[in-house]
Amino acid sequence: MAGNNIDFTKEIARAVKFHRTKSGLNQKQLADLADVGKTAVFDIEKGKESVRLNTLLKVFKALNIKMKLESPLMHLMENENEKS
Amino acid sequence: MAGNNIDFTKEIARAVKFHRTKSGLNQKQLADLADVGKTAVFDIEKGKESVRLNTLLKVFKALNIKMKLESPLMHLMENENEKS
DNA sequence: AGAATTTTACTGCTATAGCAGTAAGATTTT
DNA sequence: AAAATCTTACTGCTATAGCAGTAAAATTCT
Repeated sequence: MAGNNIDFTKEIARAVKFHRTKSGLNQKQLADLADVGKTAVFDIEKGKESVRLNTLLKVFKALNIKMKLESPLMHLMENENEKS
Repeated sequence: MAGNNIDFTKEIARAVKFHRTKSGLNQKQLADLADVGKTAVFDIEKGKESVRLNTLLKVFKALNIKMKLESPLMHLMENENEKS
């Protein structure tokens, strides 16, 4: 089921709209700033799940939003100084 | 410039590969588990920037990786009980 | 070493993301 | 209320993501 993913894209949608309006931008202005089309901004704010990552990241960058990865074993990843 | 985005997709690539191998899965097994094609897993682990968000999230879900949004004003977003 | 497995890389194909226009609604401003 | 601005929604179009299949490297196992 895609439930979780839908939730996350809805969270993205809310965050983008919130940050955009707080920045005093309309959708077209954000689109130009992020170097994407207005349709992309509109779709993201609609919670479209199939948006491409690079498109989303361009919008995030324009709004100073960062993405972070989290998992139980994530912290183990930094130490890759292993050998046999 | 896409530098930051490339960095982030590389981070994603590393995280996916790390979690997949820690889970004892090969690319095809993860693909089946996540209900995506093997090409998608391969591309993600190559750091492809233009992967679609829903595809990425399916893989993340299979690996128990979560994404989080961060920004200076993010915390203001919860309180939306405003009026004129 | 060879055999088995896994990853990388390519193919042709279908579905769709993203684009610029355009226009209709909705909202805000004067 | 009318005018201006902004958002939503649609169009036709091009580029490409993702698919299964195949095969060649690379890796791992015996």
